[in-house]
Amino acid sequence: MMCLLKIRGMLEQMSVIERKLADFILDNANLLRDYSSQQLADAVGTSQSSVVKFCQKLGYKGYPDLKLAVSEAVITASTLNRDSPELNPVQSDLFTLVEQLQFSLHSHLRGILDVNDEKLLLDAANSVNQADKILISGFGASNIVAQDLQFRLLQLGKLAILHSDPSLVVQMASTLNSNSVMLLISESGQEPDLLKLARYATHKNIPLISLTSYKTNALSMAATTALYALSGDENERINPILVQLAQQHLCHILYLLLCQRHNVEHQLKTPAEIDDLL
Amino acid sequence: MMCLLKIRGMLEQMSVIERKLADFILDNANLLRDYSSQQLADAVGTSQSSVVKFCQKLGYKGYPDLKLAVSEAVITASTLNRDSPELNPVQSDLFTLVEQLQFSLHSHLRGILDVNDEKLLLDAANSVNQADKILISGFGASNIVAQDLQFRLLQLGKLAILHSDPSLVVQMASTLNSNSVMLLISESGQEPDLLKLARYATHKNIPLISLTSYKTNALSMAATTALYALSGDENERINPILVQLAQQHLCHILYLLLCQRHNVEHQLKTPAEIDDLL
DNA sequence: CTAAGTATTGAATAATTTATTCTAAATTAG
DNA sequence: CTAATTTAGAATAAATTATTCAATACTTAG
Repeated sequence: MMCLLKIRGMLEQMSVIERKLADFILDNANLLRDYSSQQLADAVGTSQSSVVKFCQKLGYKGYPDLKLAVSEAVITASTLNRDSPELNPVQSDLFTLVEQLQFSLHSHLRGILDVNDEKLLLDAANSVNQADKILISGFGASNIVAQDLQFRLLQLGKLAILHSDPSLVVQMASTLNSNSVMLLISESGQEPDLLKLARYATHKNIPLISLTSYKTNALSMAATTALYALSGDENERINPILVQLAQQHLCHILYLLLCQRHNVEHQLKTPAEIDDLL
Repeated sequence: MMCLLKIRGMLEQMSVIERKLADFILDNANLLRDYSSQQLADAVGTSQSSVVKFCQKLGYKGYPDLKLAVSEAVITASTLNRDSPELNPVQSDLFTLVEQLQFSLHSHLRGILDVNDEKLLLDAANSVNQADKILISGFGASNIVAQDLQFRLLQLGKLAILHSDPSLVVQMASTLNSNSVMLLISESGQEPDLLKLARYATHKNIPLISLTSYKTNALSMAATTALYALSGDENERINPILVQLAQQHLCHILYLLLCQRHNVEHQLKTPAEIDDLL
């Protein structure tokens, strides 16, 4: 990492040729990757052996050693710069797009433990773990999340039920009791059908976990355990994606918590494992 | 940059010797700096030429090229780790869990543009953009991804069709023609039902986009445009989640690309906007 | 100012490292 | 079981890197 600084520091006590080499390397550190000692010599107008001797004088074993050190310096510098993704005009549109998406995602997910108290998450995991069955519901993008969660719970041997038809979900809900859990997912927390379910849960004393965006809303108010998925990206395209992914992320955390405490015999029923049994 | 992930992702399709090499490199990435191809061969118990061929197979020019890439990965990782909050022993298990999940996710998604050529992504976006209808299919976890994509395409006014029943999907496929697009999602790329669809697509000259894990497989071979979602986290719980999220991420990128080029009148039919119209 | 000593340079060459070729073995497909 | 393809390694070619050495320049002491 100190490589370039080291070279710069020794500039003064160098001979003419050495200095030319040093200048070239400092100016083209990022290109050195693709230069052989001979090519570097040619570029600077000197001999290959002088290049090697230059390297050794700087304390490196030889040319490849210097080259590696320079590359590392370049990488370190660019990695450090990259954390706040500034728009590189050379880079393509696509690159920028992906960069922006990933950056937003990263910063959104980071906050998830700030918004959801550790205790709440553990409570939620406990409820689900002890439940005889879990009714999951969500519409629109939240339905995707719901299915994701169902898929994972089923793999753990937990009976997770779900339907995209609101009236059937109500029918399903009637099979629940206070040993079950209802888990309702909604961005707004205002979905009428989900609120109906929530009222039913309250009435029947069924534990209710809500997963909504971060604001007080009818659904989270009714919940035994209220989880929140952050939203708020300024880009109107990206925001819905982020909300959904934040919801999924919470579900995945829940799933991983369940993995930790679930008895071994049911673990990891991957399709492949199930196939083996059949 | 994603060199190590790339290697890990290809572990499964490697021969014994290749695998030994890969394992050694993954275990000793930080030591590779000081190994020549011959030394590496000795350490692993193979021939120098096999080392070189291994490098070339992975897409590198030769051994020095791989070595440099690995060094870069090591540097990048250690630089990133220095930034990301290191594991505080006081912090709870939950915190560690979330941290690990987020870190893996972050590093996985970063590599997506390394594995998928820009041109391929644009090709895929173009095909979908011009298609009169898009048949999407995927089973298991990939079905979640498929539904996610369907949801977003429908919001753009693109007719995306999908069904979880394989035999119905085949019926649906019969409504496609060469102006349509088929988009098949599978981790393994071996799902028999999807391969059947792929053959049908080839036969009927329907453009086929595949989305599989990074390795050559029957499905990607048959595809007009093959996209890849990296896999390879060492944790058996986390890996399936990462694979799925990588697939979703690719779909989201595709969606955002489509947003850019789609005509305005159809844009962003959110449930709320649709409600307003009714 | 000169001559001896020292440092610098590059051509030639040695040594090492990397890449390719080709054959034999192994695996796979038919 | 045979043919075809793939894989591995020995031999070798090619390339890159390091050293030697002779020539030149530069320094300094006389």
